[in-house]
Amino acid sequence: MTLVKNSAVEAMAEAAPQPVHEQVYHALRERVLFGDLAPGEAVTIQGLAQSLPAGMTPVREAIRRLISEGALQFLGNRRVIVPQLTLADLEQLVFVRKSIEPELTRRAVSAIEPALINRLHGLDTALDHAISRGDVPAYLAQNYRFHATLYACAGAPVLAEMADRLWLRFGPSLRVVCGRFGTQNLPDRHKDLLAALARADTEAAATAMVQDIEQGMEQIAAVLADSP
Amino acid sequence: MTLVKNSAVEAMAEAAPQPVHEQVYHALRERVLFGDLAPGEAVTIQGLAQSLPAGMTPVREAIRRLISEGALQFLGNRRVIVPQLTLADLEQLVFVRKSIEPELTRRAVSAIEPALINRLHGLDTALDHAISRGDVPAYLAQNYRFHATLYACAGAPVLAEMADRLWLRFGPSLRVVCGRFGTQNLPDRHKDLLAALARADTEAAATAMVQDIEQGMEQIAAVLADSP
DNA sequence: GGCGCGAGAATATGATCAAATTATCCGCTG
DNA sequence: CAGCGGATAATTTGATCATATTCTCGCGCC
Repeated sequence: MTLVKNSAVEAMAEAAPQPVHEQVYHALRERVLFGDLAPGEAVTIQGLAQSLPAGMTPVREAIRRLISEGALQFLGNRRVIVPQLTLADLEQLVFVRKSIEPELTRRAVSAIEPALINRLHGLDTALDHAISRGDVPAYLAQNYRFHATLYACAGAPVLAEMADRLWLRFGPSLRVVCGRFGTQNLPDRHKDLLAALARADTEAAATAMVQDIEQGMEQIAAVLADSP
Repeated sequence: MTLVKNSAVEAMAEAAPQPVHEQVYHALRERVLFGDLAPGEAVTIQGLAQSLPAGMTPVREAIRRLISEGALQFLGNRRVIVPQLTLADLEQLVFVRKSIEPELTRRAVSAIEPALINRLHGLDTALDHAISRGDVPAYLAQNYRFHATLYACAGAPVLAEMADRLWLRFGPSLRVVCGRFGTQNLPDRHKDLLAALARADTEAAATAMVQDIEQGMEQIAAVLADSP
């Protein structure tokens, strides 16, 4: 464990800037997004309340919230696990992704700024490095950041939030894909996308996004097809 | 020696099969959907904990869940209100509704059964009665039930759940529309929709749904345009 | 193999602490 | 002397925790 207990510090005037349940939520969220938790893995309140420096109530809230976002699954008998996608789930996720994310891309093109393109370039090269190193967690994190950064600039918070939720759903499965196939032949349509963004070509950008989505989702479908 | 509880058990014969936080969640959810709570109205934990028979923790959980679904809004300074839609929010909601709900309609057509059509007919006549009575809450409830029933038969739980969330967002505003204009000239494309369903005409059903969405959303846009 | 028993985990309560809004008061200024 | 502004007190509400209760599951026993 790399977590350091600093409760003594917290007791001092150094007050928590964010409420505990928010911190727990973000910590858990990242674990789900970047594959620290495997599909099917159980999540217990008391376990987290002891591993993290937090009581049961904040942990409870964070878990509830993630359940309602589809990042965790409530089994009805008081048990909570990381959900295992079915092919039917995945097909619906693909449909919604292809509805929302190209639209976010289009809107981002309209509001594009040079500084944003630079940031995206930086994220993409970091992503390439992660791929060549075979660093799966870094790949997942950079890939997510690339998309999230782009969507945040679309000026459409409702759509961006929905896209975020979709990523929470297939995050754990993406991790499984990488564990199976490695990072070498993962899709990276970001080059096409960046080129289209640079010349403000709305439809080319949307098309590149569709292809990025299709490639990523097909990898997951392939894994799901033979290990249900 | 654990056989103590006897008469008390009988008194609780219809004991809660569902946990309290679930009951609170559903109660609040309906209040939001059907306009018992107005946009901008404040929601307090302790207030609900006393008005409902529940403690603070279950109420807290339910509120957190509704916040994450967009049915309530967290103001950052620990205060929770029923959100007031902006025109920008509404535009994005319309986009997603028009992406998802026609698709749900198409899928429902494929899996349609006579029994379902009968149920939908029943809901629609109940809706007509509510309109002619000017019974706004009943109109809202029946309208929601009509759509929810249709979507539940599409065999696409992920999509149906997303549609449900969208309804939670514009529910309070729909109530305002009815309060302003009454129920008389509200859209009811359900007749076209039912006819298309009866003859399994997929595209006609989807088109009718798009028109139903557009009409309803335009009413909200009209109200939002002059009273923000 | 079915049935009760016990361990462990989730649910729910009330108390306690902290934060924020509201109300009040005092001094200052016109 | 009256009205106003800012600071402080009081109330309301949220956040967290420790604890009690209830439920589920696994294990041994009949």
